[in-house]
Amino acid sequence: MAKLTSDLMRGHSDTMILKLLQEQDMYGYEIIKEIYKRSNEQYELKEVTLYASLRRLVTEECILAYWGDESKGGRRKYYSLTETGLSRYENNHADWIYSKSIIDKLV
Amino acid sequence: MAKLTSDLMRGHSDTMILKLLQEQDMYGYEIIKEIYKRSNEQYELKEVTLYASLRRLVTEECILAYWGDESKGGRRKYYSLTETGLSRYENNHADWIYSKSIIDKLV
DNA sequence: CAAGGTACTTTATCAGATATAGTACTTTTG
DNA sequence: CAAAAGTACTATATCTGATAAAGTACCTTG
Repeated sequence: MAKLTSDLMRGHSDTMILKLLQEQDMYGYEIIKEIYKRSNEQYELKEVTLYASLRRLVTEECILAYWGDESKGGRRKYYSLTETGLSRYENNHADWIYSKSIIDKLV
Repeated sequence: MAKLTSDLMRGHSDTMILKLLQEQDMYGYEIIKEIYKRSNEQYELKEVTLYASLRRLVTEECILAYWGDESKGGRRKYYSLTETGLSRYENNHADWIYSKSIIDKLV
């Protein structure tokens, strides 16, 4: 049974997040759920991994964080894409296409 | 310019090595050269990464190591594939195909 | 009210990678 | 012949995106 090892999935969380935020702003937990859904329930980005990635992307000004204005329920931290983030996504995506072609030659 | 980041290439060194050893026994440095060649000089597996990977594969009985019997030149450590190694390759390759399809959905 | 779910955060640890440096031998160059 | 460069392998230290475990705060359900 083939599996998604953390080594093979490593380095992709930023790109996955940036991809989703191109469509609309999302809060953290929602990002996890959407990734799980889009992978046909095959891949679950861990919460710690997600929030670490979000924190790093904020630091690098690829995304902006802001608290939702919910009056009920827990507060949700939303994230939105920046121009820097869009560029980062494009670079990361190009890197993936390129890496994939090289790996395919070698494995 | 797209590049091969270590995070994206991570987790593939074992599989690359096992692939090559299916064709014939090779010594360490030769493996590096062959990978460099087969990637059209796009990817160079670092020596420290290679030997760490080889050591790990030997420990896991995926390959066997033996010294060449050169009478001239430095001694060369050769590696040969085992049945366990062949299975490992097949599992790793299946993991790659599977991972690739999921990543393609998400990035 | 307790259990479970949602949502976010903190700390500690892991392991495949890199950086740096080393040893030993041969070949090439001046 | 010596120095430089190349080939071949090994050792130690560090990095960092990941995971494990645990935490806080609020809502919903039984």
